[in-house]
Amino acid sequence: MPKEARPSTGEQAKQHALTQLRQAILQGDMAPAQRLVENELAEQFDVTRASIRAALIDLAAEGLVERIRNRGSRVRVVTVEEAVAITECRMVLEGLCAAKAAVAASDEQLTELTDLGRAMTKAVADGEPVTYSELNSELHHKVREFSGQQTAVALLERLNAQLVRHRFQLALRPGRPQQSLSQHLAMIETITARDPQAAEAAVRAHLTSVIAALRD
Amino acid sequence: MPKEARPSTGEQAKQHALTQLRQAILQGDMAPAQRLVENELAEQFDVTRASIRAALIDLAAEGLVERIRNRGSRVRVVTVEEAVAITECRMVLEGLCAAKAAVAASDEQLTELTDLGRAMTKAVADGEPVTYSELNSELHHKVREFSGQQTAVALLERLNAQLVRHRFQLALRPGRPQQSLSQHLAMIETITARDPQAAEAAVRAHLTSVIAALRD
DNA sequence: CCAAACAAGATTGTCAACAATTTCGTCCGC
DNA sequence: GCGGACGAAATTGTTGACAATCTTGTTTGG
Repeated sequence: MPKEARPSTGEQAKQHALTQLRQAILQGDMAPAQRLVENELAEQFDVTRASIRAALIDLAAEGLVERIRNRGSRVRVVTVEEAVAITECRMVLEGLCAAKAAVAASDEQLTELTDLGRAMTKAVADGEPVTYSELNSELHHKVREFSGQQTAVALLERLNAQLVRHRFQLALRPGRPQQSLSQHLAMIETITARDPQAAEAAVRAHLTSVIAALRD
Repeated sequence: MPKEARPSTGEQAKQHALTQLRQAILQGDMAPAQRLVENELAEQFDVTRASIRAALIDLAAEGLVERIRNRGSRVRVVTVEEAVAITECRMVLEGLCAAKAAVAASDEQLTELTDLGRAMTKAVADGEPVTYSELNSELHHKVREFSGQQTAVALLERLNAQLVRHRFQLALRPGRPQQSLSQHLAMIETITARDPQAAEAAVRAHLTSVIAALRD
């Protein structure tokens, strides 16, 4: 059994580096458009440069970083226009997932959704935007999970990863939670009612509102 | 100026290898589930193993090949279920593109579509399924292009790459062209009428029919 | 005769040094 | 004082060799 405390060297160092780096970017530890120097990252995460390199290539494929030949890597900045385009894709794909979930989810899973709806209502009433934002993510995640649509889920995860900054910014806007709560509850209602078309429409209405908010 | 006749060594050898390999897979030169040995491919394409390796990693990110640790790469086989799931995603994303295209396309571009529709009608009347299949791809491609939705287009290209085998199989089925022609013409009509909702509905109807056909 | 262990071959994963390219500071000529 | 060119430092890209791992064929004991 190899010592796991210091995964500096190769076995799954790449995976380690990739996970660390991805989370660092998603949490905003790296400033937008910041240069990512391979040597620095290698020393920082205590892995070899090759591992960092492989991780950066993977992240570039995910759209989280941008690589320019002989010029290095930067964290990719998503313009508002791109964020809108991405959210439009999210809209149709999550609509598909919701419609599927309305048909495929089990009764226990539908109960989870109604519980989540109550928790979200409470979070808004108590004026806790952070909690609400977390529950929001959980709701979207559960809908995707219940749909059983692996392909769409994979695509959505990639798309969402590129939006963390804009999303975060949006969640803290005053008055926004109240505005989106009713839309979220409508999503839950239509899915638990096992009405695919209504569920898709509800998701679309919600994300159309998100797009409008994104545009300021 | 370096000699371009023998791009064996590294500069853009990776790109060369990647393109070659991708086309080989898409054209079906590689049997499904065939093992892809890095050394063999390196010799076959006359590039270094590192280039082949990088190309395989990229193709894995595209979903065209499957990589298992210490066990090599294989061309990924898409089951019918997966093909259906992928086509469902295509359905909503192409629906989005069609709706966008109905609004964003220029008048010249709409003319291209009507011309394409006439050509498709003629191909069916003349009983040329191969020509029809090519025009079919061209139509879908143009709709995506005219939408201006870069994100959706990128996702769709990835999805379509995984379906070539099933698509090919489907196009040669007797009676299928006649069946899909009217749906394609409906797509063209609704887009040229600049009616986003009808265009999306037409695309969905078409791909719903494709899904049904996929299931045999 | 069969099963399990073993060994040889093949294949992929990793690493460290080297080469190519870009960037930035400096110097020279005008 | 200013523009362009040269050169050094920094950074990425590539190569070849080595190590780890898996597969396959053979042998040995029951």
